[in-house]
Amino acid sequence: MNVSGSQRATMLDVARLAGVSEKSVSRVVNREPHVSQKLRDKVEAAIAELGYVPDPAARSLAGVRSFTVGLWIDTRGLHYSMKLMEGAYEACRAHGYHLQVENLGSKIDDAAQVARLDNILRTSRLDGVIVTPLFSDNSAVMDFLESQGMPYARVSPFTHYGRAPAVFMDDAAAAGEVADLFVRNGHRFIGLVTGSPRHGAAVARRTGFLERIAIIAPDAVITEAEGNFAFEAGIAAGRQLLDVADRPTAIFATNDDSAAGVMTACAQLGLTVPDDVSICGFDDNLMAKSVWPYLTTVHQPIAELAQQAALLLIDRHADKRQTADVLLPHRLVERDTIRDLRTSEKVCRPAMGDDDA
Amino acid sequence: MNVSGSQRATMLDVARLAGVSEKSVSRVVNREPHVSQKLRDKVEAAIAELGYVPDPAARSLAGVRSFTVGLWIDTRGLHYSMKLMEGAYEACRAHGYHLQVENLGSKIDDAAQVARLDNILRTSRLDGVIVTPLFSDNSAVMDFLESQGMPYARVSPFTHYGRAPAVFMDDAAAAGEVADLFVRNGHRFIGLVTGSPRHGAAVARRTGFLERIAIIAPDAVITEAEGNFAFEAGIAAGRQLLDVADRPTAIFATNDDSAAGVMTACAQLGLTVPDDVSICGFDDNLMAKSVWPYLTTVHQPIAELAQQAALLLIDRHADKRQTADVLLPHRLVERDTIRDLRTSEKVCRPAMGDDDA
DNA sequence: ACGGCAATAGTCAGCGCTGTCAAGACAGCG
DNA sequence: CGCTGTCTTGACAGCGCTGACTATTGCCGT
Repeated sequence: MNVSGSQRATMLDVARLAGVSEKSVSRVVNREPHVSQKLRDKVEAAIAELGYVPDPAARSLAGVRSFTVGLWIDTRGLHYSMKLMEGAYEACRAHGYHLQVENLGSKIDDAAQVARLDNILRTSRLDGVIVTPLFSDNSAVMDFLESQGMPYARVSPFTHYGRAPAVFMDDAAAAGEVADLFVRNGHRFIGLVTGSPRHGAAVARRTGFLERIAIIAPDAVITEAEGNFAFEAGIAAGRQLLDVADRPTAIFATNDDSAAGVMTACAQLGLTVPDDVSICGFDDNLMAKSVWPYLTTVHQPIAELAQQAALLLIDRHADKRQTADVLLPHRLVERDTIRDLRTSEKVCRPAMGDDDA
Repeated sequence: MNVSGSQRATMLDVARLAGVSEKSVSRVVNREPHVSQKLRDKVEAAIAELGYVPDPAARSLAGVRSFTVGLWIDTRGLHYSMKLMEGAYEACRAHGYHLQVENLGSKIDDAAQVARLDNILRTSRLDGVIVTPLFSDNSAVMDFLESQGMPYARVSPFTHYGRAPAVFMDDAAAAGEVADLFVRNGHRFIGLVTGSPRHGAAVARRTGFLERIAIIAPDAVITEAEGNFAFEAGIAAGRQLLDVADRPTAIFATNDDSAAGVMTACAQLGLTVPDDVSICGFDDNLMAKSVWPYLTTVHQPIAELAQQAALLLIDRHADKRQTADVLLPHRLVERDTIRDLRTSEKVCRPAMGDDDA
């Protein structure tokens, strides 16, 4: 492998060194069928000797593929976006693809959004696009992509199933497990901090929780407060739920940020977590371990979702097998914010340093 | 502007419609000199009519430029990385450039790192690279980039000044302002939570703080504890600092995560912020408003740093004027975690809901 | 032994643009 | 009026690769 310097080797250099045609090199590089082992060996040796790497620009100009997939995100969801990027990046890197991230951030009307996307597609060659919340359910975006014949994969969609390959987790089932956890620990007076009803995940989590509770503990009393997934709103929701005479013994905040808000509300009201109030979040993001005690929450496999979505797009070309939806497993991460009412003990491992404060 | 469909227009289409040569279109598109106004008008009209957008792949194949800049980050610093991305992305978008983000994440030895970078450079055409902490001070990385003749800009370097254009803020001066704030509010028993001494910013903040204190309040008593910039370490450092008889009245944690940790330590020890202990962070990241009371901290203009760095790289081609280092302003954001010892009041706006708990 | 067919290898045009070179237009000057 | 120098425009090759096509080989059955 030559160490940079001079000029980078081209396919022609490899072909000459191996004593074959350029096209044969191309075939080996692209793993096309109908290539003899002997020729493949010769070419691969030459490639190794020259340290040859195909030029992406030439590849995308001459061919149909661009070896680039787009990732369309809203960077306002900091942790979420970063995890998506990590996952998509990893899948691309492993397959020699490039990732082109576009921040669709600001909420503008659909027409403007589509004009923006049109511009993105015009200025870049993409093999596919990973569409993430809250665009996963935006039919203007999907219509546009389809009108352009651009392959795309959806991360965590909640509507229009089957419209394009999707990768998701089962929010409702996960929320159901939280219900199980609460009931198992003897909680019957329960608070629920919801997200915006326009947010698919928020709705699924609420519904999944409520339905499960209705089955396993029909006698449970549930009070709801809207939290819109923000820390500050979580504080308000927490106070609303807790600053009453018959306050709940456990609160399910449907994302970690609002759960942290609820914990802050507890602190403000002089309530101890989990002794006075048990709390469960959802997402397992940075916040979950930036509060004390550490938050019991549902781990959402965000990076894996994006990774699978990228793979869906990459595989379209690699082997044209029909790609189906992918359901990824979640995991209830029991940390230190749930108390077992029946034994009067906290559940799971002891909270860090909770016995010497 | 034609609405997609059909084939995307090429430079030849524009040339024919305008009745000029392809090269003339190229000249107009690239704002080359020696083009008559008349010709320019004709071409621009044709471009608008066809909705022509140059093909980036063809452009980089035929020419020297790729209209792509790389951003090398370590995504473990979630908030920081995302802000860098936002800034770099914005600068690129505004100038018709693309951003190619590479996650250099895991800490491996320099040789392996360079091999990795070599691979990145081989597989992508880049006009320049934005190098960010902790790579900004890595001379193996700089040596490599220089050996490849790849232009690069450094974000927040702390050593090797002048080696390549740099964009940074004055960490030491900002830390000095925190010292001013503490002293102005009557604090003389002060705790300092440092970061790793291998982290340039950590060192600059510590030094800047200490030097300023020495000038304005030589009688002040300062206790230090290492916090390595993590929440958990902040808790430990906080306890170490506060769980003593003569505890400090104010603590400067040199980043927000460790400041949040210190706040948690206060809660664990039954101390109230800011009544018992005043706290100041550094960064103004997500944590600063995910704790209660909201954290007084120094706002670091991360997105702007990356934006300027991108601009440095882009301008190199636009107009070849010599590019110099850029110093961006910081801002002390006074929120609710500092108490004024002289008047026995908290400084700044009242903490949210602090009078009805 | 021969046609037929798959597997294998090569030829060549051209993707859409830019760099180089050269030609034409035009002004200034002796 | 011819000559030089500058501005403006165009012709053309080719960046590095792939897609479509053609040529060659080896193997089969009959």
